[in-house]
Amino acid sequence: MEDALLTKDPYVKVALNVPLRASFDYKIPKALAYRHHIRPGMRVKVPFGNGDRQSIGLVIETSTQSDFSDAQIKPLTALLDDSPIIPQELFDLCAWAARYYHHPIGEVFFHALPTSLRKGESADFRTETWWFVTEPGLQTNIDDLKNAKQQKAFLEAIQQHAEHGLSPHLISVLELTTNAAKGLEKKGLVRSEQRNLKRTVETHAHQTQVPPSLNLEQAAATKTILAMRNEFGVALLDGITGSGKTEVFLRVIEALLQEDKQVLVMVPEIGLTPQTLRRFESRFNTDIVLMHSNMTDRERLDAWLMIEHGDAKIIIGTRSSVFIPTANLGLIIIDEEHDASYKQHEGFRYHARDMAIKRAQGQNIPVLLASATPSYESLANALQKRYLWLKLRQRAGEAELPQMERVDLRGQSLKQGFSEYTLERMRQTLERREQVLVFLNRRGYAPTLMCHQCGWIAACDHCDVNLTVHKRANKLHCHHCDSHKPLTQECPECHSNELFTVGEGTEQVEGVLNQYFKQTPVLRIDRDSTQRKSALTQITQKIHEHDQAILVGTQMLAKGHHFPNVTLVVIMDADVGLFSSDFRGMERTAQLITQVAGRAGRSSKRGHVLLQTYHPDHAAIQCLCEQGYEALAMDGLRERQQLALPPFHHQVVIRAESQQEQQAMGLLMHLRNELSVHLSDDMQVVGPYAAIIVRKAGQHRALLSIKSPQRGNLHRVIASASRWLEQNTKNHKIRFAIDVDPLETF
DNA sequence: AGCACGCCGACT
DNA sequence: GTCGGCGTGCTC
Repeated sequence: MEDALLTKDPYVKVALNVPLRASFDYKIPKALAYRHHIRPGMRVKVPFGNGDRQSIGLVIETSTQSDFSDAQIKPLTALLDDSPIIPQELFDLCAWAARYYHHPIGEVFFHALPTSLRKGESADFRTETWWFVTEPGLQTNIDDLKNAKQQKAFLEAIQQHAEHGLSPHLISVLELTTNAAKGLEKKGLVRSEQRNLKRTVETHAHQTQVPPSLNLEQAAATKTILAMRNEFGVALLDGITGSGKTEVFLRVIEALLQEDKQVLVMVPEIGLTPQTLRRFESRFNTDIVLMHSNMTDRERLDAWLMIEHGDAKIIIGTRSSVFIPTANLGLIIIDEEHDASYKQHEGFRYHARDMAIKRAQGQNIPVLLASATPSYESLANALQKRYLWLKLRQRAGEAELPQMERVDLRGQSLKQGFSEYTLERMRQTLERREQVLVFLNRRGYAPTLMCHQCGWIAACDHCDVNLTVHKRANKLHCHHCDSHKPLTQECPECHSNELFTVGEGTEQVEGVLNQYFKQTPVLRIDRDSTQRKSALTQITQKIHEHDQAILVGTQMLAKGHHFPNVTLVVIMDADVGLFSSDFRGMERTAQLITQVAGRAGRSSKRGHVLLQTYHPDHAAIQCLCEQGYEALAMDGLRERQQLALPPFHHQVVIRAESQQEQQAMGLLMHLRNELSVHLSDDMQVVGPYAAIIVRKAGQHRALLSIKSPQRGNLHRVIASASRWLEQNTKNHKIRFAIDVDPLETF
């Protein structure tokens, strides 16, 4: 009989959703082993910890041995899946990610699952109860059912729907009760059936859009990408705004759909505009599945299953969709690949773009990275010929590139941040019945509230930052920890009532422009003005209704929206990022400015961009205006190489935070000493140093940075660091995080 | 993470 | 006397 055991190994190693860099061993009960073949990627229910607490775990492997004594090992409680819910290639991807990001393996696996599967629910489509009339039911006269009013109504309805039956939806529309159905079922007049529901899918009957013809560059790019489609490879589609990147996507997707392959399209967190979706919808007859944060658990699971079963061909999703299992994936597209929202900023700090590339390598399929402003990382890879570099430098149609002009603010008298020249140019644009876009990456009314008498400044109680004034909400708001207080009229220190604001935010600029341009609608687009669900659609609708309008907004304006009548873009403060303490400051600013500038003049009218600056002769500003983003990026990359910075050196940052002021710093100092024996000469350790905002949400934060030209060495050091940290932070007072390839180093 | 155990203060 | 505060340590 022993041979009949399907799972021969007596032990199983299980990953649990806990922040521990370990797996846990359990015994496989004989009865289970006779019936089921336990394999990696299946879920199990196991006892964990004291008491009778049960947890859901994922099988990593079965094993003949364990480092624990037989007495210590508990038997698993139940097997939850008949087949692995994570296919081999994704299992391998998660295992790799846990090693690469030095993150607990259980948390990585559970991050890859939709919430309902994390909780142990079955990996099946939602079922609905449908009701059908039986042969006797069809023969029955309604009036034979004497007092049963409800049953009469139900039988009458179901007789009329004899062929297709009654769905839950129809039952509620016809105001019938399932109670009546159950009564009739007992009499044998109706029967029920459980039906799988495959919803949340956007189905479209017709292809409505006639594909526009491609220009030479687009056609060449499409051809090149299609030539790569049968093996792993990365292409960087580096196309200026308006060059028609999306059209290239659509052509490539079209070709892959014909081979019955699936395509995963990743977009930044708020990058999924209705415009983009409509464009996909109107182009393809196939099912498009969206994965976004506003879905319920059930909707997510259904979408996940549709994708895993291969029913959904096009998947559009944010960061976490890189973990969705697929039946027949043929390509991954990463739109706006430079966008920082692809990196998770807490917990499991993975970069979805890099994960996508690793995944594609494992599945031997191509990846398409697209951006008008590629990240320096991707540009470096393109320069080193690791990625294929496809440039689109022409605007599709007749549109011309906007002209960039610097506005020297030195010695000028400003009106709430605007120079006289800028206002005059705005006036002229509006007179031509065209629209103006004003970009200011600062929400609220003003960044500072100050007392004229004593110099008091409104500061957050939990963070080392000033509070931002929000006049409309009548609040002082902390943009770092989200706390707020009422806006006071009186100084809490000296009780004078001479409080005044310093600096401008979008809310103030909106008000000022309303006064200057009384005839023109001024529309604000930022997180505050678009909080309500349909607000953004309403605002964009208004923009399209009026020919004359001023749009004021933050970086939300840079993401994907198309405003065809905007011909003038005003960058209020081009100097942010020029003197940033973060080495990525310039890259970020250049991307933002270029993206916002790209909003200007996308139709037949030429666009103009005004950059207000106090440093018109600064090399970076000059380069960006005269030669554009790519030239600036090439300078930036040379500088990064000279200074041994990423992407030429690899970096890992270890963060620590504690309630008590010196604890986080102390921990990292101790760690640095411990690591000193492991460090090789080519490694560069900086810190520990205090974070720029030392105290955030009541936590004091310190960092330790380690760089090396060799990934291997760096990983060995980080592995010992993570072991040491786990051993030495067992009291929950200090928390630590390992950030591999960090985007922020302060 | 989640939970139990344990050692101290302020309650019926 | 004990209820509950959270500091500490453990989970196969």
